[in-house]
Amino acid sequence: MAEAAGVSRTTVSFVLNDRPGAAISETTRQRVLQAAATLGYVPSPEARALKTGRSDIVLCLLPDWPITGPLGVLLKKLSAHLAEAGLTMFSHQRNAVDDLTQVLQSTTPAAVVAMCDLTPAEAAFAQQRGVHLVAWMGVIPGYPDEAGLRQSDVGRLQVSALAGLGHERVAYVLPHDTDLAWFSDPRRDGASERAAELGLAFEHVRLTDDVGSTTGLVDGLTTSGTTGVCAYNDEVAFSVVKAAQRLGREVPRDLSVVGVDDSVIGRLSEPSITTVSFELAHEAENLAALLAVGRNLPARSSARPAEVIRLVPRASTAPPGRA
Amino acid sequence: MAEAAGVSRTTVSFVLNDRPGAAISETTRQRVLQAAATLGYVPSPEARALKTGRSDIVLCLLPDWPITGPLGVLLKKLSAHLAEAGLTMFSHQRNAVDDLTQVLQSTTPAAVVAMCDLTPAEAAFAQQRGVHLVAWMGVIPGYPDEAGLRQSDVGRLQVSALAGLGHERVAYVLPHDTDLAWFSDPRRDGASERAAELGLAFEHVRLTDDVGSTTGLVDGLTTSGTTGVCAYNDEVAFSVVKAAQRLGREVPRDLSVVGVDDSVIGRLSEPSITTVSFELAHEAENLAALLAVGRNLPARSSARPAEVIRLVPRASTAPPGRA
DNA sequence: GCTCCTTGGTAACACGTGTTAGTAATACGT
DNA sequence: ACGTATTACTAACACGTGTTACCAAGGAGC
Repeated sequence: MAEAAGVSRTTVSFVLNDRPGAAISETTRQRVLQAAATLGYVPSPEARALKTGRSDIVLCLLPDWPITGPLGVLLKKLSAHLAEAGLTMFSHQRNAVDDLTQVLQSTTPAAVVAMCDLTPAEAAFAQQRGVHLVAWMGVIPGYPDEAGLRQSDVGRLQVSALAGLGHERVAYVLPHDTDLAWFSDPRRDGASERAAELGLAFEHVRLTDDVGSTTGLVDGLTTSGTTGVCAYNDEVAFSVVKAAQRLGREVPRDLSVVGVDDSVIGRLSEPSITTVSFELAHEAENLAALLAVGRNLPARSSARPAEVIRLVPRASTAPPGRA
Repeated sequence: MAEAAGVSRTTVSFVLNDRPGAAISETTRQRVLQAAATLGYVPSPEARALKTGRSDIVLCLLPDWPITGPLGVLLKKLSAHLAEAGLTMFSHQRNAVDDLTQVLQSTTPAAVVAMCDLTPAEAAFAQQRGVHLVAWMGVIPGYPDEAGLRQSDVGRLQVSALAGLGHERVAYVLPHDTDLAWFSDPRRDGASERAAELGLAFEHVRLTDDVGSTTGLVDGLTTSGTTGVCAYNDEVAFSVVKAAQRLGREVPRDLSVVGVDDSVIGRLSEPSITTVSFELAHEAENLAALLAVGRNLPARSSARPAEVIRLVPRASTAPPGRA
């Protein structure tokens, strides 16, 4: 394109990249910019990536499940922050067919943020390709977890909330959908740990495909003396509440329920459902800064928020047996 | 890498790409594959893309909102299908900062499927770069809509369902979240059109941020004689049902409600909520075939399903006034 | 006038691949 | 024995960019 502007290709490169040490007269500079504008010229991303060794892409590796709730919002914000730094964010949902090794044969991103666990082979492959790896909610062998948030902490907070009200027998209710196992299992394990620390009785059950069977499951829990239930999310919490009500039990008098996500369904439920809310607004900034190292991005927000998860007390929890 | 296998680079390229017209002895072929395996060699995606003019990426351009429900499932399936064809699917949520023009400066994908509307400038830019554009649920100036699904059809189906039961005054209830406008407006407009065709009275209201105000909105609807409500989705439908019940109205006797998405909340609601379900399983195949033209993908599924949306009758709808 | 330094710019290499054209060796037909 | 066809392979170019090394012109210092 430069040739059409009466100047060498090198000069164009210098102008467009604002090369620090280069000496370009203002007139030439303007001529180049003018020509680029009229021709609609943009550099080839592949050639640039080939030469520099990495592209402008930040790959967001997600677990194999539909994105919704607070995490969806985080992705949106992260994408916007990265765009300001000149980086383009792509998402890629984890998939049975192609792992990170396969994906990296389609592009060489500037960075990969792992929101799901990576195998040592995947990590090694990315490292060999010179790809910047960031573990955020996902575990990468040999890398520190950059997330202020562990799924197990969610479970721990739920149990702590119930324990604070005096409950001594608690249970965790998992969703039917096994796609969610990657999220639900750590939450349950965190809850289990916390219950053990506090000396509470703990058990867990998983919902089945059949909606009607939830009633039986909840009946089993209450008859065994459980007074507090941690649900995987507000949707599961809602179905537990419904089942308890079908059984003639009253929430929270006979059974306290804690959900996760602070979603509309929990707010509209009767009684409204105590839940765990995510405060991910600052995390998006932090992550962006972490990914765009060496880019012109506003400095990483000074302090990490002490807690990225927060309990939202509502009507579905109370001391056991209307103490 | 080839040099380490005692063979020329060209031969490596021929072997790894299974070049049709090439003559390679079996021993050499094995030697190359062996060397590639031991060295862990994979071709540079950028160099390949630079040479061939396009990469293995299928970019999925999404509207600016969190993905959930049936569309999330579709994306997952599409990604798997494309992976089988050797293509890697990335998603990119529409963003205020970077439009398609910006994105295409980070990579040159094999194809872009537009699930949101594109400006003429964006379409022209993609065309100039030789990117295969497919309009699926999104409008691209000058391109045919490949989706068997229009959002307006959802609204039309909802109104038709209510009309079939004898309702003569219907209303559309939109969600508060304006991020969803891209989806909700076409649904409302389709409903409006259908109502006009059938000679029904039609109006629409939008929920506000304040959950409590929903009661007032629903009260207004019923006092004005509305007997049937089409909700943007099951969540909105649920909140309408709750509001009606708070007002002492009975569903479906005093008010029929139709949602969208066939989600858990609608199934668990009392009464359960009549909804519109999406059958997108075949669409994923069709889309994949459309995107992977010239690739070794199983042929496009023979027949298009007649209907990709389907009404699921449940307890929240009945003839008006318990006819 | 000669050398040295700064300003403004360019020629040429390298990135790693796909592809075309070409070469050496062997087989085949007569 | 000679021309032709086939097999097996390779040299060399091109893709579009970033970057290093180099060159020309003009002024400053002596």
